[in-house]
Amino acid sequence: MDNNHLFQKFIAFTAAVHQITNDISKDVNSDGLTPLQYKIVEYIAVSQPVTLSEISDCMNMSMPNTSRELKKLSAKGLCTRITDPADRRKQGITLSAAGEALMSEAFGQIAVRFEQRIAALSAEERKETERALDLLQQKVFYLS
Amino acid sequence: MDNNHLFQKFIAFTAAVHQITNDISKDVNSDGLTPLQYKIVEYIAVSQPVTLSEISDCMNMSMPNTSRELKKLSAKGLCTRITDPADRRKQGITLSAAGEALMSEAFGQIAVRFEQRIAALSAEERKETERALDLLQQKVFYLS
DNA sequence: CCCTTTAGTTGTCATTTGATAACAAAAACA
DNA sequence: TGTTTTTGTTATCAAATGACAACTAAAGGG
Repeated sequence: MDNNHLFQKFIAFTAAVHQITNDISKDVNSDGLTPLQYKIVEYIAVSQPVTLSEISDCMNMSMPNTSRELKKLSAKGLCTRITDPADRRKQGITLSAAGEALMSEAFGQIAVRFEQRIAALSAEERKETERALDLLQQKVFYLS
Repeated sequence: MDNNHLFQKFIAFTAAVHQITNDISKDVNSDGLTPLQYKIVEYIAVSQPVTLSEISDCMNMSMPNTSRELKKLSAKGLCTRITDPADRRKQGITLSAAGEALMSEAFGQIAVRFEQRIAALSAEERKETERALDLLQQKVFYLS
């Protein structure tokens, strides 16, 4: 019972996560990437290799628009497309060296702010935090 | 040591949260609200009453643009502005009855999908989940 | 009282993003 | 083989969003 209670917490929690991550990754994208383009690069970084359709699905954008944005990212030299030899309609998209460099630069900045945020936590608290992250990712925020 | 390990988990976790919440609240906004407008209404719902400056800060948008969007929301009858008698430059912004109705409709839909997602969890697991949400919100995703 | 700061408004323009139609090529299938 | 489905592309138009300048009004501070 009282699932509603849990739901309230879920809402408050996700709102907080969005707010904090927005704040923490604000201004990280110094380069000439639009917000959408940055999100795509981030997605590729985490899930590579991906296909255009996967990006389209996961990011909720139409194939034409996905294709357009990816073309721009390729033009900027941030990602590489390799035609799948098994199915030549598909392209495996990965980050190029420049793309990886960009993301590790970005992650570096984010890491610093993350460290500041958890600076006060004891070793024990960090372990608890890690367990909590694992648990939630497994039970609630699993990718279906 | 191994804070880097924790950071990796943080990145993976926030990516998952974004993906899942995007997915779960996709198509929820049936009305004539743009994505940005929906986010603003959601923010007001959670934090009301708020001022224009607060929205501007938290959502990372300029005052002129915030003002413009809020004017549209007011025109749609979704929110109310009350001039603060103590400082007549400020406005306390809250949701109108229509705004509340819209949000509770939206939250209702989200709740259904959330329930589906956690349907398999036992009572014990739900308690653990709740504790994990509390812990993370307190230690990591606190609003500074 | 003047000066500065804070809070918000209005208008305008450029860029980004979303939506749709029409297309091509490879694969799957009957 | 011919047809359909999947995967992606190109082009075009409309709408949403971002950026900036110029402005008003209230508050605060000397």
